[in-house]
Amino acid sequence: MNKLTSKTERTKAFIIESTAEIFNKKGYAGTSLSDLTAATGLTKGSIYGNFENKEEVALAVFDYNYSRVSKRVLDLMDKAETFHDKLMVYAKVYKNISRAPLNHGGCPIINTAIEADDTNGLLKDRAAKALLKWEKNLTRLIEQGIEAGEFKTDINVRQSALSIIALIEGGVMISRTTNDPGSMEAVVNTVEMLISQMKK
Amino acid sequence: MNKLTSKTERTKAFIIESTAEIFNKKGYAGTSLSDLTAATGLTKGSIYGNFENKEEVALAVFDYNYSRVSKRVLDLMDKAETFHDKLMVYAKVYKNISRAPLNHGGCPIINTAIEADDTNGLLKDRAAKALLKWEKNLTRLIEQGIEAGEFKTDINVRQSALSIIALIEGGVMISRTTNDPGSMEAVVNTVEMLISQMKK
DNA sequence: TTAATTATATACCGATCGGTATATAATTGG
DNA sequence: CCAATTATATACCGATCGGTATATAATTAA
Repeated sequence: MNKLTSKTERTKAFIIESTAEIFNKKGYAGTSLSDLTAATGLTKGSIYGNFENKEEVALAVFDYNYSRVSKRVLDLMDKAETFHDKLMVYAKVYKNISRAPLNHGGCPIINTAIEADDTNGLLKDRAAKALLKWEKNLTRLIEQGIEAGEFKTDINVRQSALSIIALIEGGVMISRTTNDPGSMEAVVNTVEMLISQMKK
Repeated sequence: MNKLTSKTERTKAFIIESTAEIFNKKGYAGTSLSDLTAATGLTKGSIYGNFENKEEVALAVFDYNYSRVSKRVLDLMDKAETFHDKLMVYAKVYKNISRAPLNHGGCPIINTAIEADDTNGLLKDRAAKALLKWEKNLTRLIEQGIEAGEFKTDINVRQSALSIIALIEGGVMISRTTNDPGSMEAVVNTVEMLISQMKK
């Protein structure tokens, strides 16, 4: 085979991309097979030829949605010079996620976490892994900042990392629910403050 | 009529109390009419004799779930002496919400907010009103603390209030998703720190 | 206690749910 | 270009969805 991607791979990707926003907005239970056929123009037969069932589509869609925000973070982080600026990249990316009308249903991590925590173990696991990876990244950045002499040595690293995540996700939830971008900005100011307090 | 409550009122309350946990765990879309009949032992005819439709049950259930956590906050707040302690009541109550296995699906505000923000205007409004009321209460407590001379005068009140809410709700989400009560405790420590920083 | 009212159960509605067998159409490696 | 393979559409499955008409049972005010 000469092509870089097979038909299956391309169709799978097409289904995932076409339904990514629907799943993120309506959730797993709220998204029906007919939503998927309507969004893709494909039939059920075609979708079930490429995925085992609805759950498998939802899992692939979560991976896709998560990889998108993850990529945006990593791209911006590369350009940041100081560890302070690198830490603030998360806030910048998620500030945009909550700003209407360019968002696509909000943050896939919190959306999936809240729906799945009592209903779907596989989706819950995906959200949990994303949160733990995020925490690990923050932890690493803070520790590197300490080693580089940019931050104080007596920082509670885990507490700082988790609080940054909680502030950002909580801020997204508040600003989206109350339709107020200003509340996200207020919360991000506290993230900025927490990071500033880490500096020597 | 001599009784304090009519049959309708009692049955409505029974339906609400019997299904409160189901709606909070499975969400609006994920909860079916047969879930409601199974939980109550009543038939569809009976449920539809007391409520217009599923949405009306869900709205009443949200009000019930919200009033329960709200009541717990207000009860504990009465006993708190300082404004610092009053502010910390929120953290205490929500810390318990996320601690397995005694929870009933987590915080109804974030659960409803995340599911409804792109799918159901009425439920979204309920969640938004709850968040705004919470913000208002925090704002009032901080301002009273300033007036009483307990807190500094240069506090960004709105930012502090929103950050406390974001930390708590974000912390609930993280700890429930990762099955780690410790992460909630870490985040609550930051809430405590924010409140301590307000003190003179 | 009775008559009017109200609540509940039964049985049913069309629509949609997630999923599948099969026939046809398109892609693929040789 | 052809034969084997793979993907897609059509048509269908039983189950369940949210909701309702109606008959019966329980509650209510007098």
